[in-house]
Amino acid sequence: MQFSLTHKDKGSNARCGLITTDHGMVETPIFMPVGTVGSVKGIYHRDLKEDIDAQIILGNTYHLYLRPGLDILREAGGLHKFSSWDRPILTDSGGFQVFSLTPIRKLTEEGCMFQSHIDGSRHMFTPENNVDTQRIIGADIIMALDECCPGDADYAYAEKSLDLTEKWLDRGVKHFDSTEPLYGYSQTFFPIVQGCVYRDLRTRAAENVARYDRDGYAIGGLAVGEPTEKMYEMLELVHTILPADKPRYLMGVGTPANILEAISRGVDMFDCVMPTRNGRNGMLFTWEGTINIRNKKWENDFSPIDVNGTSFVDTVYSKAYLRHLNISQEMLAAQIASEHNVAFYLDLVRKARQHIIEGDFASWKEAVVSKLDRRL
RNA sequence: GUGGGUGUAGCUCAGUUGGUUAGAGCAUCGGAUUGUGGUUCCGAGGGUCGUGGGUUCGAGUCCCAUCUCCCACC
Repeated sequence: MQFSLTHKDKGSNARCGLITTDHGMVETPIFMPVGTVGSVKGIYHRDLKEDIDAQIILGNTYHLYLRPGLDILREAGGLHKFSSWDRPILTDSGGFQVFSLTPIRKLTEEGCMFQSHIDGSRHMFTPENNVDTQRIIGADIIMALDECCPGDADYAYAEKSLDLTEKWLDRGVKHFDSTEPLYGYSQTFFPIVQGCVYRDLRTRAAENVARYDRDGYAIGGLAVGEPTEKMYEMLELVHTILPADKPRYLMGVGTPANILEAISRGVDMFDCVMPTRNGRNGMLFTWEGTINIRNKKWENDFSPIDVNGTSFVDTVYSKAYLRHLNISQEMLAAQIASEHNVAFYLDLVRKARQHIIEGDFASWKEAVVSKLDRRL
């Protein structure tokens, strides 16, 4: 994987770049739709490419390991072939899922033990077998196994957690560098900066990951319960340490406003479940603010979903019809809302790139960001 | 016609030997959701307890009448 910076904004730390992988190029800043089990829920690949123009999507090691399992993925020739997605894929290691959705888990120096949410069976991720698993999935970008420390953790816990993440990182890097890709194209490995909201821990974590000289670096453990201002503060701090010529990936973030604020602080890559999950629950993101399509006021609003939207669904379907579908729990409601929202998120970063290239990103961001959080 | 049962929120129902402001689930209406379990969580509105009498300090609860619907029998 290569990364080249192409443009820098004049009034902020925002920048544009180009990631090159064996599955094609990715323009940054970029939003990566989340495709947990190998699909961006409710959206055809055709639409993802032609209507939305997603340049890279996420897969999830935890979910794919449990279903369909490694044997099937290996036999299929990796997730790209299995799912017929020929653009880049990044896989999350599953550290976050172990933290967020298995009540029974045990972290030890060796790795993390967890129980499947599907059948309760017990499993163990180690830094080594987790790399092997992502090799088998065939991700273009492999993430380190880490512990996602809660945003409200006390210092002692955060420090202990970072100790573990750093030990796991060292083993993960070594294992990655001593193994080969399975399917004939190259893979790369991103470390993750943890350290919760503590400046000295984040500093230590950023300095530590930078020593490994990788193709890119992720920032994790943010937007997990800490105040938003703390998240921005941590980004500013970490960016003074991470190499400026490598992409920076802010994991799991966030709202459209979060994304623009993070871009202005130098983040290049994002992923978030919001456009799809919130879409399934009736929330639409627009340049004028968010819409809860379930609200009664849309009942007889026959105007298009979003006159400023870039997706075909925005003008084909009306708000009243989408509300009806949502209230009726029709799966088409989830599909339309997801398609609109993912298209909006990609339009958001596309416009951000344009304004960085034109050099007026900072003033543009100030003008639009206050509208994004409004509720219509 | 006779006997039995039933009637409480929009729907399905719970309500102790009669005792504060009659509850739940679903539905409705709002809100939340940040490295996805097609979720989950939080809040709100909504009832002259079929109707009319009676007993009682006090009735959704007991008594009488009446109406509704269901079942059985003639």
